[in-house]
Amino acid sequence: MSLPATYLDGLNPEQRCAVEHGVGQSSCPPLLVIAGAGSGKTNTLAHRVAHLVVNGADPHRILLMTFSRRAAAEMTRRVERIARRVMGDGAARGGALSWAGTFHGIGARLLREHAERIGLDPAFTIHDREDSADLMNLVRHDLGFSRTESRFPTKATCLSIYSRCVNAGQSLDVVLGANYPWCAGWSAELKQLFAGYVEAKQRHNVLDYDDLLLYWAQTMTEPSLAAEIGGRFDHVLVDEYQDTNALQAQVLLGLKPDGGGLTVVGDDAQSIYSFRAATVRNILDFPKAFSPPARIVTLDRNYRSTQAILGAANGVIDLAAERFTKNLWTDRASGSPPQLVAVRDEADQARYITERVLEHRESGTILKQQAVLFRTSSHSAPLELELTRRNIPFVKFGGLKFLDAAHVKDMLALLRFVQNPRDRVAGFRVLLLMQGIGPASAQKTLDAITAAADPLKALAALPAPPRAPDWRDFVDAVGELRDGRAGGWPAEIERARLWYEPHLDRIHDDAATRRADLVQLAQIASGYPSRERFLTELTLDPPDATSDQAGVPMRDEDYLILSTIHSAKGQEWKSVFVLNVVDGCMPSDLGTGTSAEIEEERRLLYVAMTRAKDDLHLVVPQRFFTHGQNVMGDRHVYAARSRFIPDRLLNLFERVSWPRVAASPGYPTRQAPPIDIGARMRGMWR
DNA sequence: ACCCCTTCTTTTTTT
DNA sequence: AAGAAGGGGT
Repeated sequence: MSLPATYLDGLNPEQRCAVEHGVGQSSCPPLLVIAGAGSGKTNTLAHRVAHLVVNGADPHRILLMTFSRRAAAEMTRRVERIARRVMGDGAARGGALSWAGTFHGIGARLLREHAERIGLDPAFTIHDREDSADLMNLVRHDLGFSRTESRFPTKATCLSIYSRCVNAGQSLDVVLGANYPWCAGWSAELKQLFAGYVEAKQRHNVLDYDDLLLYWAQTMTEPSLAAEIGGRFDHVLVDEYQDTNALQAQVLLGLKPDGGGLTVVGDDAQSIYSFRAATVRNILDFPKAFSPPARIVTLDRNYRSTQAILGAANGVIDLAAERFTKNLWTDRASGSPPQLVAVRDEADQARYITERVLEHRESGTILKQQAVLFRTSSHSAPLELELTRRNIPFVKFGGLKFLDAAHVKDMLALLRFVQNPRDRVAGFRVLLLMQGIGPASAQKTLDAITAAADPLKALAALPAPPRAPDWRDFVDAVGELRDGRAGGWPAEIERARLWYEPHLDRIHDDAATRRADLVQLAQIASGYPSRERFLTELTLDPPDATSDQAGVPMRDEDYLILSTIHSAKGQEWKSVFVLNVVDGCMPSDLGTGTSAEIEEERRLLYVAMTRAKDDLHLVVPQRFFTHGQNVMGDRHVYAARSRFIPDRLLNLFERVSWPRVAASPGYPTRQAPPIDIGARMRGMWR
């Protein structure tokens, strides 16, 4: 070893293996790290990167791909801290990682750099899921599929099918058969639709999420480009590899065909993104993709949870149909067993949690160290009500995004239209904001300008549409934004607001509250160096916490965490509450078709449970509301405890009912009757 | 062009 | 409960 590496002393032998693998050797063979929940994975990966840098690797030639932008930022911070501690400030200054981000983010950056060489206009804009669905809808309409006799799949369904084909690298018919059997009859039309969709994207100079991977993967099939791009990096490290899909694996192998310098980290027991075509095969097949096969290091010591919590989580995952990794172990004290709490309904569930959360805060656990996790974003609604009523601040991760609000999208559409006038979805949206302009004149306007070499110049020359009094204002605003008279970035966002606000006032009754969001948008905008970077990065990495309360809590304020289980990946809290541990929610009713889907739901519960350090509550409401139509029209449903916690696991939990009812013989129990006939009778006439 | 109404369908998780 | 599509009136 070239340097005395005391900073590695805190690692256990397996972690140290993972950190030191190949470092200091002339070539670095591929490495797979199987890292169980709470096994110090992030710390190990950060130390590995730092160790590479300390031993002479150029940090600008290290590519680090994580699942979310937040994870990338956290990793970068940690690497820098370790490097600074070892090498001192001076050495660490040039030591910042410059290539850390998500697959999609890195893809966007590389594609923009190489745009001309792969026949792409570098001014391309990126469609988020909703924009993509809108474009899909446009094409669907053009092809006449919105007026078929039996109903054609919705835009969202069409997009999901398309996306799965692309990400899984499977043919349409295979995907339809396996994942969308009810759409199988539309195979020929869908093929036509997707062809039209791809052409439309190219005409409009836009890429969707999938294109960022697809174009990248395609670029890597051209040997000279593959060598050039792969040659930019000495080391490529991928986190959460169990949640990558076939297309991402293809990109990775394109970068480093012989595996040299490749490290992937993941845990097959935490694979929860197969709905996005992620496949656990990636991680399982990784070692034998190379010869000699990749080295495997397994981290199975858990540093996070008490023995009792870990035991229960192991119990749950032990029942999985197939397991690849060993059970986790810990030498933390046993602690009290996780609680399995029976409550009457969702309102009691909310009250129970509120009460416990406050109790914990009284005894010294700040709110930020407590989290409530749920399967579906809407499950937290009753809890949000209760928290608001009792004045407990919270921040919610997952679900509705700031960017989904209509007025925010309007503003972004204007900026995107200026950036890329051929972006039809953006242009359409902006034009429709004006009085007197409907789909017909919007269509005509866009047709007229996209043919021109300089579309925005052509726009100014266009005669105003017949009944559009605000046309001149629009042309002026676009002109000023385009040629910099609006003051460049970020000043121009003020100019955009100036144009938009009168329309906002006219369209929305609650314009005042919406205007506050625009102020916040301007705030966010000021953090980016250019319009292009702002639009790109906001699309790839939307601010993910929303709080529909008055204002997002200040960063230094204390607040409770509410999160979907998916968004909770990689995080930990002192106490964790899991909502609706009930059949129908976990597993979700919707995803219980195939056994693979059920297995994924099981892993989801496992992920939720392993987030807890000291204290875990699984709450089981005995009845809950089902939204929408149920066959009989019943408004609520009597729920059974999740099938993932069968009777034989009950000894791993402490069972409680809440509120505690004094045992009073002779009185009817407060338990709900097994069947509510009255409700059904009423339901018959609704 | 645009608003308002009815009817029918779909319904999760996210880069 | 929300979204998509169509109809009818201004």
